[in-house]
Amino acid sequence: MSSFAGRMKEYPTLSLDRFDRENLHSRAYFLSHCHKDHMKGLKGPLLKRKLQFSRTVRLYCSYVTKELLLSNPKYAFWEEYIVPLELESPTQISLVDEASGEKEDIVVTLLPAGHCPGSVMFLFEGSQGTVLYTGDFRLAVGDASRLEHLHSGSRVKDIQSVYLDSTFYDPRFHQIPTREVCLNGMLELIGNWISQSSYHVVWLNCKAAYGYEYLFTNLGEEFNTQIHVKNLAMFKKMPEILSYVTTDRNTQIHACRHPKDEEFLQGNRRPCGCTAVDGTPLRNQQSKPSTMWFGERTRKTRPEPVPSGLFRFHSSYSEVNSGSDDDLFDGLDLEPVRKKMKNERRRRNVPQRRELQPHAVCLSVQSLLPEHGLLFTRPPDPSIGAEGTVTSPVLLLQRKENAGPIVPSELSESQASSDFEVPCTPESKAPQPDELLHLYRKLASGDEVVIRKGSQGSG
DNA sequence: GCGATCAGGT
DNA sequence: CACACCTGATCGC
Repeated sequence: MSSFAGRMKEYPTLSLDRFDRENLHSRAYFLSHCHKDHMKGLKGPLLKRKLQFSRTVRLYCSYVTKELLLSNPKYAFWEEYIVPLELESPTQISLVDEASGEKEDIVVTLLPAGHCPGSVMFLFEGSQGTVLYTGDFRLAVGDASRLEHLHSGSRVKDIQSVYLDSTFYDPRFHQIPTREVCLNGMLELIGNWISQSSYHVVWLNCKAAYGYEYLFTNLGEEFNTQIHVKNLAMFKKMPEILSYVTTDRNTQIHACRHPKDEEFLQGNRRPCGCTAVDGTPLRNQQSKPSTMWFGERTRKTRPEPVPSGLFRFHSSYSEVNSGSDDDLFDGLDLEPVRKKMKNERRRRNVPQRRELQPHAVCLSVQSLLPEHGLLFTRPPDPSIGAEGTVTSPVLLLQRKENAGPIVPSELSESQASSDFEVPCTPESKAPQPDELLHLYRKLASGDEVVIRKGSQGSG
């Protein structure tokens, strides 16, 4: 677990996705997407005051993110300080120290991140080199190779550092079904239910504010219906989403929230509380797309105890069960496990709760070859020592099936680019730092290393 | 009274 | 375990 405090070592006068503490002094702000854990400090009175006295400090984000942000009155004061930028359109920004007048120019390019509406990655190019901040991202294999701005001619730009979303920097997440697989599973499960009668209702119990729109539009299209949501304000300028959502509660698919939603559902009512017009009890089914991009457990793939006493959740389609999930853990007493995990965390002094902040690790990159999925890193950089950072040389790579044995001393970029694929493409997310070090050591010692796609082991 | 933090929840 | 939140109690100002 690592976190990102908001600034990059190459360009410490700008802040990304963090707006508190030291970030209050920054010359420019960048918001990758509109999730609360990336907005810490964004509505702070201190920052608001600073803006009122500044003529140069601005917040840069995508047009969609601007819309979503300003749809919340708490952030309305940002209106005059936001500069929305088009995707894949390099823009020069002047970073000005308003006290001294000192100025530094930088070029920023927004790249689509595929995480939620408006989400972007930021590519910065300036005097301290080229760096990429990914924010949260969800790209399919090969997407990166199609991002023109990561390339220069036929080559990949020399990227100094990648500030990589480390949410899935954990081997537990090496199996993540594709977005398409998740969607098809949802379509099938929901279609089977709501086609039974008009009293069959599905509740999409969504947790995040944004990120499910892809699901809504596809469900709406497939079943020729609209999805009930709490309000539409944030989508008012997004007709392609707006046409698939509604505040009319008389629909079979709901993604609304209500303080008593769970209670209503038990009572055969819709999560928003309304009943069938003729009083017939509704047949409710609940789906928790906890984040549909990594799937989750179902009845069939319920958690299995593993020797460590912890649980593994197999990736799969969204959990769907009738009304309640009380029976989800049939036959398994989870309480001792929870206690054990809690004690373990306390013993190791791990916070009980994750702090509200973006997760990112800084990877120093020698060259990034997305067309082959190869990421080389630089030798250790003593200036990087924060928790969770990779402090030793690391190779993130995966051999192609027909490639010959690895001879680390002879490992050239050209050989590598033809022989390897990266195991930590965004689709499968990244392996753990420990694992990378292990892999590197094996390579450095001359051992042959074979990693199978989708696997985290080596040997 | 207000925000930040913490403890609980989904 | 995780995601991305939410509610409510408590603390500091």
